[in-house]
Amino acid sequence: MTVKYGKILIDSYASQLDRLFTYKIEGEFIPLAKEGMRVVVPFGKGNKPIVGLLLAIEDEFKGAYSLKSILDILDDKPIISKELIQLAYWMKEEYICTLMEALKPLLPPGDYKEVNSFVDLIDSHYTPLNNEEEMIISYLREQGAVKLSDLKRDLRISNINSYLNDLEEREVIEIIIDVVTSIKRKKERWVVLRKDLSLEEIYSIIGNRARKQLEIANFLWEKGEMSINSLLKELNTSLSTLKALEEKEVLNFFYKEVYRDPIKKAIPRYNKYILNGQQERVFGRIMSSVDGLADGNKFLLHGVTGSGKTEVYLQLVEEMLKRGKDSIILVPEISLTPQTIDRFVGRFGDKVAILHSRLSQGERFDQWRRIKQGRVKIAIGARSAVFAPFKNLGLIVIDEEHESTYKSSQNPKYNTIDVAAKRVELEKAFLVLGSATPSIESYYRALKKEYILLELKYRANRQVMPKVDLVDMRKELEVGNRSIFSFLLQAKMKEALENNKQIILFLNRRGFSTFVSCRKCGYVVKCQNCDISMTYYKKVNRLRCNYCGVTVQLPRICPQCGSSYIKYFGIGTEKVEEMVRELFPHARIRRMDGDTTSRKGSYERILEDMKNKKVDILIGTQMISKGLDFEDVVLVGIITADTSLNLPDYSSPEKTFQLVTQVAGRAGRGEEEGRVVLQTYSPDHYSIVHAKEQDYLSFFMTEINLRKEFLYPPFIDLVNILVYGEDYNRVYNISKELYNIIGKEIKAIYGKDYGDYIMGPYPAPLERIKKNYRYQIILKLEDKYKSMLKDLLYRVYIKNENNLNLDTVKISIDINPSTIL
DNA sequence: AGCACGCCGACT
DNA sequence: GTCGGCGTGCTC
Repeated sequence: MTVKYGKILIDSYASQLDRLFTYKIEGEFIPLAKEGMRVVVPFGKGNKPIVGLLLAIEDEFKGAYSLKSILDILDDKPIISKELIQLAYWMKEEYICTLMEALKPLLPPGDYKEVNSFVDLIDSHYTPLNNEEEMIISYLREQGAVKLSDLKRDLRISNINSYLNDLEEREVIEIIIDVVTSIKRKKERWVVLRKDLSLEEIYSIIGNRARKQLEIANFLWEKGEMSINSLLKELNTSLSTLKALEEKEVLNFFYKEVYRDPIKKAIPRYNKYILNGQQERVFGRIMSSVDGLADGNKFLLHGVTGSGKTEVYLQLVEEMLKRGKDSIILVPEISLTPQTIDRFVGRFGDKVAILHSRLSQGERFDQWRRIKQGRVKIAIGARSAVFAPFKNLGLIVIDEEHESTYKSSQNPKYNTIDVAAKRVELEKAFLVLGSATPSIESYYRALKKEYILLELKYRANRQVMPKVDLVDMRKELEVGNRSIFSFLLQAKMKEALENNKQIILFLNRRGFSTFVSCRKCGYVVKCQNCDISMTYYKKVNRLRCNYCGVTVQLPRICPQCGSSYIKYFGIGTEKVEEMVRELFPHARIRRMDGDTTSRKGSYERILEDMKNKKVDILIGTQMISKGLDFEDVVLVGIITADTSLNLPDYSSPEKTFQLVTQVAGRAGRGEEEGRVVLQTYSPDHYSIVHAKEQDYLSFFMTEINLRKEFLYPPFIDLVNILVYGEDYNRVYNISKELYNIIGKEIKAIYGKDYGDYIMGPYPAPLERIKKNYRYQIILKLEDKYKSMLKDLLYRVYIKNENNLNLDTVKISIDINPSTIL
C-alpha cells in the first residue's frame, strides 16, 4: 500500500467545519498513523498548517477532487480511543452540537493543541548499542526532557521512530504526553545510598564522629530512597549534612517526578465489611452478569438511605480489579466529600484518581495522564469523569443517579446517565445506577426492562427508617402560631437539645421562589392547562405559565379561602438561624449554605465540628441533604417542603419527593430512632404524602401517570430552545423566525394538534440574565419523529441553513434540560 | 474560523 | 486608472 486516506476533523469550533476532510497519508506516516492521533494538515487556499484529529483511516477514496497530504503526526500514541470517538459521534447526534464540541470533554483537559509528546531519559547509565542510540541519548543527557518534535528536528535521524520505540521498550527513555505549559513538571530531589556498598563499608567511610551522618545512613539503609524534603523533616537535619555525605560518595542525589497529588492528607484504611444478605444478593446478581452467567449489563439499584450501597460499589470495584478491569465512580459534586473520598482511597489507595471541579489545570492534566497511562484503575468524580480515558473499562457506577447535576448545562449538554449507558455498550462494560429515590425516568426504564432492577429495602445496621410527622402549617397559623417553626417542631427540638442530641434543620431553597401562595390555606396559583405553578412577573404584575404562556391577573385575595395572606414565598438560612437563636439562645448553631462554605475547607470544618459534637443545630440547604452520616442526629426538621414543589417545572413534585426522602434519611443513623418533622402548606399533595410514608412506588405510580397524561418525559423528549442576546427586538424576532421554521415542520406532522408539541416563543422565567434578554421555545419530541426533528434542529441551529442573523443573538438547545428557568 | 475573491467608491 | 471597503463562499 503506497497511500492511505485519513478522515480528519479540523480543530475549530466553526460550525461550517463540522465535517471530515480527507487527506492522503503517505510514506513514513503510513505505519505510524493511528485513529485518535493529532495530525498537521495544509488547510485552505493558503495551505495554512493546522492541527486536526485523525478519526478514521481508509484504504480507498472515491471522490472527484484532488487531495492534499498530511504534513506531520503529532502524537506517538492516540490521545483518544476508538470507543470514545464513537461516543463523541453519538453525543453530537443526541445533543445537537458539533463533533468538536462533543469531543471537548473527552480530549485531554486544557487546550489540546498544547498537548505534546515529551521524551525523557530514565536510565542515564545505559550504554548505547549503536550510533543512532548514542546520538539520542547524549542529546537527552544534555537537554533533559524535550519535546518529541524538537528532538526529531534537531537530530534528523531517518527512521528515528523505531529507535525511540526500541529504547522505550527497554525502559531507557520514556515518552510522555504532557501540556507545554507544564514542561516544568514538578520534580523533587531525592537521595539514595550507593548500591554497591555494604553497611559496614558505609560506616567506615563516614567515620564514627559524624553521628548525624551515621543516623542518616542507617535510616536510608532501611528505607531505600527518600525525598530530601521528607528526610530532612523526619530526622531533623540539614541539607549540608546530606551534602557532606554526597561528597564522601556515600549517597547520590537524583530528581524524581512528583505528581501533583490532590489527595493531601493521609487517609486511614477503610476496611471491608461482610455484606449482609440483601447486599450479597444484589452483589451476586451483578457479578453473575459480569461473569457471563446471566443477562444484562445495566442495573438500577434502588436502596433506601443507609442500606449500604457504597459497600456494594466498593466490592464490585474490587472484583473488577481482580479481573483487570477499570472502574469509574460518579457522585454528585456536592457529595464528593472527604467522607466519600476516604472510603474509596482508604480501600484502594493509590489506585484511585479523583476528579473534581476544584482541581487546577495542572492537577487535572496529571489525573488524566495517570488514567490514560494505566497508573490508576479507579476514577471517582463528578459527571465529566464519565469520560475518564481508561482502556479497560469494566464498570461505571452512578451514585445518587436522580441528581440533576448529572445533566450538563454547558455544551455539549449531555446527560451523564445516557452517556454512561452508551459508553458501557461501546466498551462492553457494566453500569450500576444507585439511588434511594430513583429518577422517574430511570425507574420507568427499569420497569421496561432496559435496566435490571435491584433493591435494598432495609437499612444496613438494622436501624428502622425514621418516623415522619407531617405538620400542616395552615393550621399553625389558625391557632395563632406565626413563627416558621410549628409547635411540634419546637417541642421536638427542645427535647433533642435536652437529651444532648443533634438536630438538622433543612431549608428547601431550590433556585428561587417566584410562586404565589396563600399562607392561610396553602393555595398555589397554578396553570389550568399545565398543572404547573405560575410564575410572578414583576414588570407586568401578572402570573404566567412557563410552559404554555397563559397569563393571569395576580389575585389580591385567595380564590380558595378569601384571605388576604396571599403572597410570594421565600426565606433564607440566615433568617432561620436568627429565629432559632431567639428560641434556643444557648444552642450551638451552624449554618451551611453557599455563603458559609465558599471558603475553602469551611465545609469540612463544619462537618468535623458536627462529628465532634461541637454543634447542636445544623441549618442548611440542599448541601446537607445527602451523604451526611452522624449518629447523634435524632431530629430532622424540614422548614417547608413547598418551595421546590411550586417551581415552574414539571419535575418539581419529583424533586420534592427526592429531597424530603433524602433529608429524612439523615435522621436516626445511630442507636436511637430518628424523627422527622415535615412542615408544609400542602399536606395533601401526593409527593408530600408519599414522602411521609417513604413509599417510593406509590409516588412513582402517581407521577408516571401524570407524565403520560400531560406529555412529559420519559414519554417524550423535552427540548428547550433558548434565544438570547442584549437587543430585545432581535431576540424576539429571531425567536419568532425560529418558531416559524420549526413550527412548519411540526404542523406538517400533527396538523391542528401541533400546539401540543411546540410552545412559544415566550420570555424565559428568568427573562433577563446578565443583560441578555431570553426567549424560549419548548418542543416535545415523540420517539418516532425524534431523528427527523433533531436533524431539522441541526440544520437550523448548527448549519444555519436559514441564514438567521446570529451576530448578536445566540441560540442554545437543551435536550431534556434539568430546569427550564 | 480564516482567507481569497469580488464588485463598488475616493484617492496618489 | 488603482487601493481598499467588508459581503459571500469555500476549505479535502
